[in-house]
Amino acid sequence: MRIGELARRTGVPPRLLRYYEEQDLLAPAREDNTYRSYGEDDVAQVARVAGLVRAGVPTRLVKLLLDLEDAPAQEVPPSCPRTVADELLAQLDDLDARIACLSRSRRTLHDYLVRTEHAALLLEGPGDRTGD
DNA sequence: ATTCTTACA
DNA sequence: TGTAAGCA
Repeated sequence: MRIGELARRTGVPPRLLRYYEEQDLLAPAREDNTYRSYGEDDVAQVARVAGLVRAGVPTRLVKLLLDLEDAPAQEVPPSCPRTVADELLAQLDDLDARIACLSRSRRTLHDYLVRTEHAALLLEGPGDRTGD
């Protein structure tokens, strides 16, 4: 599919889709006419990227995350410079802080809803399961 | 009509 | 990110 269809199916505008590509978050093939050609896999890929970005994860980290997840067969040499490790450690702490903050908010809302007459709604699946 | 690249705000 | 120009 071309960029227009992917944009329609993911809700991510073409402009941003090209930006993701620029950040090496996407690597669509090209048609003879130079138009970008995306595969079905990219729909999920974009959903993941958009989900992470929406969650406030820096695109820099998003790329690392995607690389790691897309290459599980890399059980060879997990190695990196100390400086990189330090930065990753900082990002780990940052994620923990976000999770704690979001978890608290999630629980507040959840507990509130349970007390209302709409508690039954919580038993059903929450809205969109697009990927995040 | 759609997409592409480059570039400015 | 949005928008615009000039192509294919």
